[in-house]
Amino acid sequence: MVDRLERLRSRAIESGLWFYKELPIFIKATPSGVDEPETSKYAGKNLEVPKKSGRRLSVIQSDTSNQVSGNLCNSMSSGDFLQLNLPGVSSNGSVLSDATILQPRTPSPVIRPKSTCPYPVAMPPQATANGNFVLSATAMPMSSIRNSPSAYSNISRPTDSPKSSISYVTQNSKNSNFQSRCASASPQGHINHINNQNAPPIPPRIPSNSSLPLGIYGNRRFSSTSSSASSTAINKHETEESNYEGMINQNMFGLDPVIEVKSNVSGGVTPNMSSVDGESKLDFTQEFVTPSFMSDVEPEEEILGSVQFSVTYYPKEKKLVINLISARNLRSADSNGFSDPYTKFHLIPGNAKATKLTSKTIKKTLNPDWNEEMIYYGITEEDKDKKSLRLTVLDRDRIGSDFLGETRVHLRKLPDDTPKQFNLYLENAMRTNSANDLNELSRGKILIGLQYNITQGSLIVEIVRCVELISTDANGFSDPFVKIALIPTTNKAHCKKTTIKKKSLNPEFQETFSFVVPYKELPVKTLKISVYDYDIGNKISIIISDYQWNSSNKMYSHIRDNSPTLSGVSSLSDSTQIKQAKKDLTSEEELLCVVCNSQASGRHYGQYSCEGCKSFFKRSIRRSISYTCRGNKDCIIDVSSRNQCQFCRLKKSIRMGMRKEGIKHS
Amino acid sequence: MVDRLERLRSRAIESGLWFYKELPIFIKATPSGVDEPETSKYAGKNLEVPKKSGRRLSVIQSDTSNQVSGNLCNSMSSGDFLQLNLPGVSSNGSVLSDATILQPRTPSPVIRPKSTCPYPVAMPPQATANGNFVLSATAMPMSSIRNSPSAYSNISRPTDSPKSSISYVTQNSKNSNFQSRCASASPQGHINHINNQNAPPIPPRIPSNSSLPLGIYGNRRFSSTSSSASSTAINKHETEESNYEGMINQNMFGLDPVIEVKSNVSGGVTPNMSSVDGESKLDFTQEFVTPSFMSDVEPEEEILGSVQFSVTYYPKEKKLVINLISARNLRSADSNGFSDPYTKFHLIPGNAKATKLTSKTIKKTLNPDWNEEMIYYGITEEDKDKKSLRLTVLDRDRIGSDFLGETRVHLRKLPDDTPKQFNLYLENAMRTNSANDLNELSRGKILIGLQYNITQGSLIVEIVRCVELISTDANGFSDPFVKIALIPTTNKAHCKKTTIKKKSLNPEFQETFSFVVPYKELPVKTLKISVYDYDIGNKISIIISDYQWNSSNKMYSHIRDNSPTLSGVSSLSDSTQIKQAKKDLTSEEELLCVVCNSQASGRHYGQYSCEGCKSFFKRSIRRSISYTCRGNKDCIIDVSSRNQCQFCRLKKSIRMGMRKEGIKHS
DNA sequence: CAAGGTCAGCGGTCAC
DNA sequence: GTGACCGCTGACCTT
Ligand SMILES: [Zn+2]
Ligand SMILES: [Zn+2]
Ligand SMILES: [Zn+2]
Ligand SMILES: [Zn+2]
Repeated sequence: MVDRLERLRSRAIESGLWFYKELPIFIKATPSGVDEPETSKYAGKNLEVPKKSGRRLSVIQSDTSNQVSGNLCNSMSSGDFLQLNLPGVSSNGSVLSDATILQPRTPSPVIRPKSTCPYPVAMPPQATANGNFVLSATAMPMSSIRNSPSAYSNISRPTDSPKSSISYVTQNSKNSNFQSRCASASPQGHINHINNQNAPPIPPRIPSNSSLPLGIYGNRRFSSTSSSASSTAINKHETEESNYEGMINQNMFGLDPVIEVKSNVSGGVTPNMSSVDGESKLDFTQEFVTPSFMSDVEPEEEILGSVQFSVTYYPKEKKLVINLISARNLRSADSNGFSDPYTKFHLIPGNAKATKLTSKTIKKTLNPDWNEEMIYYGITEEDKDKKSLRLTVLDRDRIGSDFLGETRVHLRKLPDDTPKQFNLYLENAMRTNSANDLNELSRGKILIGLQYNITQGSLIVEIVRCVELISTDANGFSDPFVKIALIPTTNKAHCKKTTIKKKSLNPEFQETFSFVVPYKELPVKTLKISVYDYDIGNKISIIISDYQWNSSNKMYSHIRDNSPTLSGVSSLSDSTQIKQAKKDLTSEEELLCVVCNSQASGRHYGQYSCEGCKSFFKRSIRRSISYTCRGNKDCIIDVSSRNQCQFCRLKKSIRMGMRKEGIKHS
Repeated sequence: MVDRLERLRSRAIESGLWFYKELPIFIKATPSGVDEPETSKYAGKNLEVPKKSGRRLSVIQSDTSNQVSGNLCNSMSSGDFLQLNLPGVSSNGSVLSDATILQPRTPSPVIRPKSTCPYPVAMPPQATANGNFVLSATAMPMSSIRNSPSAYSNISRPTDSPKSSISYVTQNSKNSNFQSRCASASPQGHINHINNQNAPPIPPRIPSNSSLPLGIYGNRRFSSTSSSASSTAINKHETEESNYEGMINQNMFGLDPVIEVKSNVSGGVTPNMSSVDGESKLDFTQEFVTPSFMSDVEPEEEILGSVQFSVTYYPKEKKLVINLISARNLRSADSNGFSDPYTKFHLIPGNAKATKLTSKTIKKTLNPDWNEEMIYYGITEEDKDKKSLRLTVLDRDRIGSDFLGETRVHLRKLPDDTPKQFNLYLENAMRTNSANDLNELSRGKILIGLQYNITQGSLIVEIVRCVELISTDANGFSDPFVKIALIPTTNKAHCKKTTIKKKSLNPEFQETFSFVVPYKELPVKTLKISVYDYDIGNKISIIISDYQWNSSNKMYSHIRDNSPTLSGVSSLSDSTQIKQAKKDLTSEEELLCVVCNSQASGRHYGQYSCEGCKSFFKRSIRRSISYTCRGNKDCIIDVSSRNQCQFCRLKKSIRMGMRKEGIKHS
């Protein structure tokens, strides 16, 4: 049994789930019967895996210090954005107001709402009468201070972003103005959001066990019950496993992707293909059940239907042939009661975008027949061993695509040269409404810690490690280091770098940096964390775009294209890029455009600004153009959204101090 | 004997000689004895190959209609520029003034000067008082009009060009101002060159049998005797073989490259290595002779010396080891009476440049000892069967290199794993003074026909076929088509394309195009013939650079880099290179959409494309539409069919390298 | 350095 | 849905 668990565990890790090295991993089966443990603790190797059918296995992980990291990785699909609940970081009896959270990207469950939540949940800082902030009732013991909370954050490629992140925030917070509120907050108004009508006001002081409104964290599953649970769980070490639980996708690992499926889902079709995989029957029999948490929190949860397909792996030709046959009982996404379904395949983990295969779209049906063959070439045995095939059924829409369901298949389960039939229920997996999968662009993850010491007036940034960095070298490695800058940079001490970790895609830095910055300046500061490839061999490339933490009240993954992803083979392109990268690196003082936060080219019309904002300002003033805002005149202006609203861009330019008088010729 | 001839013939074709399919091939032995046929006609299979020693075999080919194609391919080495004598094309009783010839690239003989030349030689048009042109005395019969003269022309890579072609023209015409004259000719001054001091003036009207000065064709071997012969030969059909003769290089084919060499050349050394190849002794014994035509027309012909080396082929290691030992009695190239010799090796046919190996340079000697080992790796049995090793001895010069001599060895003659010694006389092979071998860059050959119909005012261009195209696909094939443009292009009808021949490196087009263009505009027009790879699979590259026929009086292969040869994988580096390539192109305004081959409006999303394909790509990506193909997913996408299949259009767009990342806003 | 200008290449529009 | 057309953007350059 231990062997089996070890296998499950390593398979989970291989599958792309990220676990804290330090934390134990638990296996949980749901729903639990009365006569069997609901959760098995892997760490203690005392797991008794329930063999009963109709169950779903999960992998959960918790730490032993009541810190936030416990459930960071639950429910994650490989390549998906990490859903993390990073509370405000407290220190010295004060709370850091703005170290809030990276919004969970999807509404999929992280914590079962009815279970107790062992983790302290962040609370916005509370201003006292004298303007200082005091620790909330969920204050951590001093012992936890050194153990600074860390947040793994997925790092996404550039060029993809703000719009996506806007929609995702909107979706999760159920608050369409969330993002714009943040942006419109005045530099000093970092508490503004608290009084926003959509975010319940935070009481000035929160008692230990009080119910905490968490809407501002954007995930309504952080209900009051879970937050109250957090206080009960506090200081529990090596707690009962049932307190740390989560779900992973059915097919993520551990279970054979093909199992005998019994139709006990109302409205579901009975798939008429039976598994050809004997092994799965041996160990587990499983039924597709409506998870309890879904019915609890998602009353609108509905049947997603099933999909039928076969997969054949030809090791000699390094070919993976997919025969997409049909789907049945799909959800209707269109108003006419039908969907226009199509299917996308990806190989994960890895560059999912590069491995996308898309089927035809069958119009107006809930039972599409594709009968389409799709082939991946160059799939090595190693790929087969490590990768999974993700199948996503989507509804073709005028605007984008609607998610209809997904499922996954481990390639290692495939026999060689023999087609394997699948008939799987679709699952309600991680999705955003955006047609672009942000996760497809992941360039790696970074684990950081943040702390503000208000008595010292310094921001503590801990760079713990990166994982799954993409490689920019031909040899498959990078020489990464991390640059941390508190921008706009007022002095050189606000830009720091870690050491260079040679030839590693998972560098362990464990370096802590301190930025002396007055508390009152925090709202106008942004912490920019970038990962670079030093790469003595050939070139310097920025392998991860900037991850910006804007202290004015949000932490978000900001997307900028600093990363040209070159194969570095030759000549001209390299030197230009080196120039580009050098610019970023040598100018220690991060001069950013006051309007859009991109690299400033110098001072223009009185303010540091980029070429674009310079030209835009010039044109606008010269031609005395009047713009109109289609929104609320509070559009976010950053490097990727600056062209979306001229009105707000010009407004921000003027507000930031660009001078019309600087323009000479009319 | 017929078998042997068949073998010779196929070997000649394999060796890279190009023959007209339609024409018979003759084998000729020189010098001829009195009691034996000088030339054997292969077509009639009545050949009697002379077995006498001291002879040199040639392959010649003639047509049966007194057209020019007869000796187009004689004397050609594989990969060398075709030496062709394409006379002006006459039609309807008029002569096309400018459809002259591709200059022979080398001074090596095409036609023995003392033999009769059966081919009509082009004459510049003669303006009559009313400004019209009349047919010269060498007018062809109407019957030959339809049989439009064709010219095989070697197609060279870009980047190599005008300079090379200048020097070659200069060399052949012995007229250093030739090229510049052409270039400086005013748009209307297409006859200007006639009055140039270096080009003998053309009489206003040429009587039937008059001696015709041919200096303007750049080959002094077109002496008056041969031109007068041309008129005598006219209307001869199925003429005596002796009228169609030429030479090919001694080692090119047919003869074993290593033969017993007797020193009967004055001043030559006596090589003291004897052949180990018994086969050659069996069939032919051969002496190195000074060809009679050389002493006739090249009184300065001199001894080139000999070279000693050994070659070993190791089939298991796919290795070809050359031991370059020495050379003796080299020509002195420097003013001090010595040379600074070095040796280059190439494997031909094929990308000669890629297979270049260069020895050390030994200074100030005519008898260098190299004793140098040079190794080719990755030489397959197939290579061995088809390729030859070319050895070129050169003199290192400050400016470039002087040709000292060359010789060739058939790899198929090599025993396995056993060194074979060679001691060969150097030959005065095809060379230009240019250090750059144009033939090293050959990307294939094209056979075209040109005709100007002065009554219709239209230029007839016939694209017959291409041969030996390089492949740009990984699978070793291209999908070639030919674009013919009369530039500067004044209307769309002046840019035409052939159909696409799928998966062929030797496409037969047999397509005729007519360009309506006033006669008086010809001098300012250039006919640009380019071969493209359509390549559904991956990308379009221009696999052959432009072959330009400037009507102002010359036909030359112009070299331009239209072929970025990018793997289109990624991003920035590509764009820089494209930019680079584009620089070369902009002057020609011949930018085609990579997707549909229509006129591109510029670069969009990374590739040159038309507005339609640009918009289509944008729409498709933005809305992440997936299309379906009703066909085989290999629909041809061109300007007229691009709207037939969205699937294939989008697929091609992506494969051509249009970048999704180029689309900024969702 | 900081003004200016340029134009390839982007987004958007709207007859068709 | 298509694509010719036009205005805006901003990297790059000169002044
Ligand atoms: Zn800006
Ligand atoms: Zn706005
Ligand atoms: Zn196009
Ligand atoms: Zn198609």
